Amino acid sequence: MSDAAREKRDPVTAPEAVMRKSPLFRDLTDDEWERLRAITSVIRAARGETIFMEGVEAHGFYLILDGRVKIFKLSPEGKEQILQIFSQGDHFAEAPVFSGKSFPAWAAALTGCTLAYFPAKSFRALVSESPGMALNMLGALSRYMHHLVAVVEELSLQEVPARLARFLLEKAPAGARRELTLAMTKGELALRLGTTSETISRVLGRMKKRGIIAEKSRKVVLLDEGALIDITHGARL
Amino acid sequence: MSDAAREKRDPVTAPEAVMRKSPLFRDLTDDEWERLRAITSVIRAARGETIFMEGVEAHGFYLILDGRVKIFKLSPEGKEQILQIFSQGDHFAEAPVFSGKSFPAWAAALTGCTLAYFPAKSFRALVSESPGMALNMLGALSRYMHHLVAVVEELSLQEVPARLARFLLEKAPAGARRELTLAMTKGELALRLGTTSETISRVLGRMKKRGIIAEKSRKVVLLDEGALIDITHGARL
DNA sequence: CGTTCTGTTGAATACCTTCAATTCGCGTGG
DNA sequence: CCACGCGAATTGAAGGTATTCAACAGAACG
Repeated sequence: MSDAAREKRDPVTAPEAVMRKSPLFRDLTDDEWERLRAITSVIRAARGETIFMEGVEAHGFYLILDGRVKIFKLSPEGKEQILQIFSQGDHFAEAPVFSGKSFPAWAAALTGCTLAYFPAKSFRALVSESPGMALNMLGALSRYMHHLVAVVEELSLQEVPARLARFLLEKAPAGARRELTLAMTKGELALRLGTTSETISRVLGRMKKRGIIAEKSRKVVLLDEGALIDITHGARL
Repeated sequence: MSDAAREKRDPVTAPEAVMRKSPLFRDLTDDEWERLRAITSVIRAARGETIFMEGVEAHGFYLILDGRVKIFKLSPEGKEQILQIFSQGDHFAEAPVFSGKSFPAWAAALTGCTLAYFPAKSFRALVSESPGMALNMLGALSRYMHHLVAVVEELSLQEVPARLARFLLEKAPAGARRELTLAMTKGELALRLGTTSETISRVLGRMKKRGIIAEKSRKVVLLDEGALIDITHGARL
């Protein structure tokens, strides 16, 4: 879409540069690298475009060269739960490539995206002959599993204020004055945290009223980190 | 515990037999098999015993030779969310071995257990020289990720009746008369589904009243499969 | 300067949890 | 063989948290 093409018009980093930086493709021999390049294709996705649907056979996986992608589940009623939001350098949909199953969730472009695409069959062949890549891949999948375990924990064990507090603490870079800029709309944040935008509004409102945070148009300053940690641990808000 | 030792006193299948059957160790060469055996140790865990705690450094992973194990998260208030229940032939805690992180959850024995244990370092060395095992491992991790995605979906997108209906449909073997025996207490089932035993009781009660299921001491018969599927899709109960 | 998307706020409601009181099931020991 | 005791399961009542629906305010963008 032209709308997408207009996003962030800085020269897109060369595919190679982004791929080289990925933990997945670190330590490749020249030979392995050549073979990887041979099976790589670069594709574009417009803002809002569906990259793949749940349930369809997995044909390959993706690495983001530019833009942001959301992975999500849909309920029969159309409610959405975002599993994860990926950005430059991240890869997604590796799991179905190796499990042989179909995609377990949806993927859609949050912004215009440039993606490197690796066909499943060729990539499996590559990995089966490259122990280094296999280990890298195992590491990547394992880390993603940690993330999913954390999502389950949040959804089932914590209430919305605790989930939000945890999110803020995780995203705010350490430093004297901890602050962060939300890289998403509050609606998206709500979907990631398994709640609604109204509830996010209300909880943020309560936090502001208590002087725990300050917030102005997606910029959040953590004023009382201790209180946030308490909320994380289940303290009433 | 002597109590555990008394469980199921049929002669424990030889470790080798169980390990051979695992998708993880299929297609190993004789050499690979020998090296695997060399790093394997067999350990016992009593019923209720903690196998590992969340947060401690992962030293290795496990394959169940006999018994059942639960993997779970704990909230600060002590509430428990079961991520998965494993039994004979299943393996667990592979992820931290490859991510280099610590255990992201707890593991405890539901029954007396016999476990094969593989030290992380030796196992990584083995995998790095065995492309077949690397691919098997990737497949196993990928399938586990599918499971976790399903758990997230259930917790965030579905209400308790839908989760329960889905569980029943999944566990009841296909056939003319679909029925199943719960391999766990209703309390455990509740923890797996992210709810309480009281709620499970009430929902099962409503299902019985509507003639959708029959139930008697852990034995459940699915009388109206269509209705169950509807509930899965969000139909009111 | 209007349109559209995003965010805020209020009121009613639904669903689940918690607490408490029983009841049931079953193995154990008298 | 029966009674006891303990964990598991059931049921009721009260309460809390989040959702939903709806109306509106604000910001971003062309």
